[in-house]
Formats: sequence, C-alpha cells, structure tokens
Amino acid sequence: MKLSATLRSRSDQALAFLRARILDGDLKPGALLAESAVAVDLGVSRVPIREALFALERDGLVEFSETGRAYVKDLSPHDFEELYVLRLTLEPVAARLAAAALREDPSALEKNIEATRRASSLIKVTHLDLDFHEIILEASGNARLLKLWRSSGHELELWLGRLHRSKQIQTHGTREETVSTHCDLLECFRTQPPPVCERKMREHILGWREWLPAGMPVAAHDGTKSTTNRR
Amino acid sequence: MKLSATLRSRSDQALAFLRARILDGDLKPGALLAESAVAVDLGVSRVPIREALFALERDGLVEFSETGRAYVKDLSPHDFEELYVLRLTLEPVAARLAAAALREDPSALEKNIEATRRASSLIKVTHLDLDFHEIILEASGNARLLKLWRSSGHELELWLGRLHRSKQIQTHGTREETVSTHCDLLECFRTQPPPVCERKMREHILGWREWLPAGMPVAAHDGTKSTTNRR
DNA sequence: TGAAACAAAACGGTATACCGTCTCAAGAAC
DNA sequence: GTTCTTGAGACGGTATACCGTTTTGTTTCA
Repeated sequence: MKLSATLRSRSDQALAFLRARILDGDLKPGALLAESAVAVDLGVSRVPIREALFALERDGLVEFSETGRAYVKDLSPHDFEELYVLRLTLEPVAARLAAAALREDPSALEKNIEATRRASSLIKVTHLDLDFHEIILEASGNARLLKLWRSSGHELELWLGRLHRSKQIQTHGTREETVSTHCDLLECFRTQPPPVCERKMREHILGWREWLPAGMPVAAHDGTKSTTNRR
Repeated sequence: MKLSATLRSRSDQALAFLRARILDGDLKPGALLAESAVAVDLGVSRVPIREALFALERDGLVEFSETGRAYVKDLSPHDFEELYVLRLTLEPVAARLAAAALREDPSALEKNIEATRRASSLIKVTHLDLDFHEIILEASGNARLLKLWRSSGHELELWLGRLHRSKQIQTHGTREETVSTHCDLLECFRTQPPPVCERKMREHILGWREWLPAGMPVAAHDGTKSTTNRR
C-alpha cells in the first residue's frame, strides 16, 4: 500500500485511505481493523493508525468493541432511519437560517445547478447534489449545524454505497429531476421568506425517500409511527 | 496530580480530569494544553493525554491550532447562539419521537420530578433538570440524536459555567419553576399527540432563554434575524 | 462427540525516544 | 527605539518496545 503525499500528516493519510476503502466497500462490514495489521499494510507505525481509527469512529464508519478493537461499521435499516430523521431535522432549519444570505447572493447555488446540467456522469451529478445541500448548510452561518450534517453524511454515504453495490436501489433521481427540484429550491430562496424555505426543504427531503427501495423503513414526518415508503 | 482509579484506561482518567478542570474554570479559555506538561502533571505519558485531547476537541471543550497545539476553547456569544439553535432544533424533534414511548411509560419523568422536589440544593436541581431532558432524548429511540444532544451539552455547560462564575446570570429558574414547567411537559406527554408535544417542547426551550442575561443574542425562532431577549 | 482447559499468538494500552518544526526571546542591525 | 536575525528551548508527529489482556486454535477429558 502507498499513502498519498498530498495530506499533511500520516494520520490524515491513513484516515483518507481507510475512509475510501470502507466507503468503496473494499473493507466489509464487521471486518476487524487491527492497528498492527493496518500499520504494516500502510507502512507506518501504529500511532497514526490509532488516530485515524478514532476519527473514523467519530464519523460513524468504525465502531469499537468493549475491548478496544475497531471494526468496520455494520449499518442496519434502523441506523438509516436515524440518519434520515437527522437530516430531516437539520436541513430545513439550515434552509431557514440560510434564507436571507442565499436571497442576497444565490450565485453559489446557480453555479452548482449549471455544473449539474453540464456534468458528464451520474456519479458527478450525485456529488454536485451533495454539494448543493452543503452550500445551504454553509450559508446557514451555523458551523455546528454544518459539522453535524457532515458527520452524518459519512454514514449516509456508507449506507447508500452499500445499497448501490448490492443493486438494491438507484440512490437518486435522474439529472433532470435533480436539476428541476434544485431550481425549485433556488427559486424559493430567491423569492420566499425563511419559513417557506424551511418547509420547501422539508418537502424536498421527504421527496427524496421515494428513491429508496420498497420496504425501506423511514420515519413518518408526523412522528406518530414508522412506516414504509410506497415504491 | 492524582488520577482517579475508577475509570478503565489512563486516557479516560485524563479525559475526565481535564474535562472537570475546564468546566470548573480551573483552566482558562485560551490556555495552552501542552501534551508534555499535562503528562508530567498527571504522571502518565503523552499518549493517553493525546487521546484525551482529541476527545475533548470532539466535545468542543478544546480546539487545535493549525500547528497541532491544543487550547482551552474560548466561546463567544455567537457560539452560544449556535448551540441554542441546535437544542431548539433537536429537542422538539426528540420530544415528538419520544411521545409514544413516554405516554406508555412516563415513570422515569415522574421519578425525576419527584427527585427535583426533594433535591437539597440548587445545583442538584440543575442536574436533575438536565436529566429530565436527557430522559426524553433517550426515549426518542434515536441514538444519534442523543449523541449530538450530549456533545452540544458539554459546550453549553462550559458556557453556562463561565457565565455563572462571572456572576452575570442565574443560569436557571427556581426549583418551583422547574418542577412546574416539567409537570406541564409530563402532562403533555401523557395526554397529547406527538406533534403537540413537539410544540410544547419548543415553547419550553424558548422560555428558557428568559433566564439568559439581558442582551444575550439568541436566534429568533422565526429564523428571520437574530435578536436579543428582553430581560 | 462435545465441552472444558490450556497454551500460543494476536492485539491494544502505554512508555520512551528521536526528529523536525514552531515559538519566543535575546541580541544585532538600522 | 524599532525591526530583523538567530539560536535555544518547547512542542507535536511518529517509531519502537514492553506488558497485560483477549482471542483463538488445540489438546485433553468426560
């Protein structure tokens, strides 16, 4: 194994490497990440590996046993539901907080949509979709909100990646649908007051669950009971 | 310095020790936490100290400079506003999700209120107040929501502790007010549907800002602009 | 055949050591 | 007096080593 030299410290390099391996599905759920073994693989000592593993635990990609061993996280449908609820909670609030700033300067969103129109592959569309949401979280001016959103993003990416590889779902709509719904949101930010933007974002996220596989448990947004989506 | 032996690892002991020192105000905002110095103080090597510092960063009690030095966090009013928004976002959702479970078994909340009635000091009332909210977060069944709430709690405790020591505020109402509002919430969980519980919890948290010092910036819950409370 | 006991290997927690970088203060140049 | 230079100490990043515990595979006994 060879570590990229673009990142400062070896911990960061190990972190990036392991994160990519886990998200790519190269490291299977439940796999033991023994410090010594990984250290030998990557040609570094155990110290940077330890730190990378702790960081991965923070991101939810790794979990520790009681005896301190690190394993690749095995996410359940319930985990996904928790993550979905989290997004459904955070993003509308972020949209409300970001509304004023985005109304004043919607250029970042416009550029993103333009890039999505020109994107050469579906995977790029997916990344630009994520970026679109991140722009809103950043514009909210609440760094903690953004931090929490990002950390949940790693787990979500892990979950969606696994579903995608097992061919159970398409994890998103087409380019046209993405562009269309994002244009809707942009128009909302441009013309509507914050509380309307909040509602719009909630609807946007609720609409996203239509892309999940049939039978995937998702929380009902009225909070009464869990249900399953219709597809 | 002597570390308590009740915790497993030296990292945990160092973490508990440093966290207590920071929250007590013994370590001032901006103070450098040099690994070697702390290690010597606590009679351990640098390794457990490093891990404790990383954990403290995760909790928001410590921040790292670009060169990797750890400093005790210096919270600004803007930081407090971010934390307040976070709670205002998370807790009502937790209340909605927890409503069904708490309706079925409100005993934990009842016991907490009873203990609050009997509490011998105001500091105990404060802790029981926190516990009351934590019970709701736990009952939400969303472990991630709980985790985020707890992590924001450390920062909030830090902020309130500093205000309290500088005599700028009383950080809470009286025992009677606490018991009274909590009884209100309990009654709501017992008799009202989840969305009503959600609204009730939002009001409860909005009411809490009345206890902040005059001029403390808090986010308006309509999301339009920041404002200041009236006291 | 299956369970219990045991031994060897694996693994994590921690201490120590080395090295490069950063910091900061004392001194030099202007 | 102010700014620039410089060198010693401080500090963090990482490697290596030691030790106790956990894990695992094998053997032994019922």
